Amino acid sequence: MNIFNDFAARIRAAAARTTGAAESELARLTVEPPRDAANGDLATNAAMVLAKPLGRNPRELATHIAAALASDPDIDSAEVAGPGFINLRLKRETWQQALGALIAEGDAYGRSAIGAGAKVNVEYVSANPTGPMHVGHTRGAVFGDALASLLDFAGYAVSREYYINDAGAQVDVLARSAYLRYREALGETIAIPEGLYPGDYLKPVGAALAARYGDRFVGKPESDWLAIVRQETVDAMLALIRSDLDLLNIHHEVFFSERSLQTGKDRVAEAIAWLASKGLIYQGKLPPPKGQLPEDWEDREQTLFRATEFGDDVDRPLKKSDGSYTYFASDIAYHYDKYLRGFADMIDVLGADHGGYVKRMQAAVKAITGGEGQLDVRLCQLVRLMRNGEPVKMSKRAGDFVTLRDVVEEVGRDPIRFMMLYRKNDAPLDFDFAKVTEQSKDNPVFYVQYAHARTASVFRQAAQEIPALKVDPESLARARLTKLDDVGELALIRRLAEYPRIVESAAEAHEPHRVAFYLHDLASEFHAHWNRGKELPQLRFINAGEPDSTLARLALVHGVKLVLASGLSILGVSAPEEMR
RNA sequence: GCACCCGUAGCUCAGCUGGAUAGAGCGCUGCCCUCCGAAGGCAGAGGUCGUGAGUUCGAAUCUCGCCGGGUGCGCCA
Repeated sequence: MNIFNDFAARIRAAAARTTGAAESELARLTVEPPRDAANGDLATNAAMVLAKPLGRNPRELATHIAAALASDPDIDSAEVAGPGFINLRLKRETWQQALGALIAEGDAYGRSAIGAGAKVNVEYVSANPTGPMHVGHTRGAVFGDALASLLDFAGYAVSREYYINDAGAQVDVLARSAYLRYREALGETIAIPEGLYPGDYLKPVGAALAARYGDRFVGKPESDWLAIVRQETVDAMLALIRSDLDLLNIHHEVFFSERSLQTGKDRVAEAIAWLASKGLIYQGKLPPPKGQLPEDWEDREQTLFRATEFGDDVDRPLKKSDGSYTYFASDIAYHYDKYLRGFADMIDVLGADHGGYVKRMQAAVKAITGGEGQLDVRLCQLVRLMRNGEPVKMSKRAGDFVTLRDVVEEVGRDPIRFMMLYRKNDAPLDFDFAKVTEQSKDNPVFYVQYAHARTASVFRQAAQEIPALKVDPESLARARLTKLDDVGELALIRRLAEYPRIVESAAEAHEPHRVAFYLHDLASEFHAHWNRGKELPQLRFINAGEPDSTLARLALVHGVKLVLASGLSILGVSAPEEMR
């Protein structure tokens, strides 16, 4: 049930009847809540959109469409305003029925079918498996997870994926670091040289290797142990990362190994061969970058992908000078694999420092899917950690970087998840340890959760004051909703009615933050109405002498509770029954 | 030098894919608890939407040029 879509259909029908406009033109009209509530409940630009193709005056068109709409039994009035807007005011009963429909739908309210079951692949986190999750990874992790949930709620068939970068030089470095810890576990005194991973988290890995392999690898050349140690260590790091992600309630369905693209069948070669068959691969020299030239620049011929044919700035190399594949080459094969698995829609969530990577990857996806696939890359800006207004200093060299686990343990899952989503992904974000745990309206996490706790509190109170009143969903669905005639109550219903379109627009735009902001607005509307009951006792939800109106108002509170819980669940934030 | 992202109230940010008189929180001023959770609410002050042009019925939103900030720029991932 989406009241905006519902009336959009009616407006299209009315416009088609009165103007004879074509289907394609009708599709462009929109139905929105007007910015100013004084302008009515719904506003449409139908007449203005249709005026041009029909060669008619928008206000004159609007008059005809409005006249046709006025006969709709659910519409109270249809007025022409401004340059040709049609402002609709719905009958009070129409809104009351909308609340009834919401309650009948229950948890499913707000779900959408716009996804139509289409498969979407969301790749996020994909941190190098060389250590525990850093706090810098959390934003992309939370964003990707919430986006996936949002798309799922909007009717897409979503796969959550983690791409394991286990093929580059950094995992060899990791393996050498773990090898030293292995010798340490066997009794040697070791020092971790510059350039290797010094973290203590490799000690248990070394101990496990020692327990499993004894001294078999001691004094042996690297070729004897590197592959084994590497695999064991990467597996251990991945287990570490998964447990870190679990702290945030993030679970991927697919962990895809970059190395697996090259072991056995060379999938990278296959992808490149496919591109070559389309004439998109050639041997050539790349012009050196303008400005400051890299120290070790050497002009050489290399294998290049014609990225420029798909909108990139330069063609991109697929092989390094030692003949191995570039990261980009592997990534093409990976995205090709996604496509072969049925994902034409792909989303990659990356850190903002990967901005330079976007065009080439989109070019690659266009090329490798023959134009059928599309890739959206969402870049998450940096998070600045603050403590009482002061930036938290982190130095990787000193090993005192803040881990994801540190932050979760200090402030908890909900504040992290909500705050990371209470901002557009491409805007920088300050994360203040003190503020996010504060229990006041300054803190949007608390503010929204508090609203939900308040709805629960109303039901607890009702059970005390009117023990005989049945408030199960079935009874609420039978409430006499015509009792809801206060402006504050109707404003709340209107706000609840917006939820489905917020979900749809947020899903289409790949912007979960819209849900977070909507929840804040809804909470605000609810808190405001709550307080009206303080000055005007007749507006309180519970009036022991009037069971009918009490039940109707509890139905409204139930609707607010449902939507708050639903939105919070998309964001992966809990909806507490009470705050302590 | 080139590419991408950003520029909205004193501060931190929204602005529903082009709609009507641009919003919220913080901060500031003044109010509301014998009463469902004041952990909340109400009211007020505060903006040439970086800037100049263009597109059209209509621009914070789209296009181009400047100004300012960030990120990146073959053989890292």
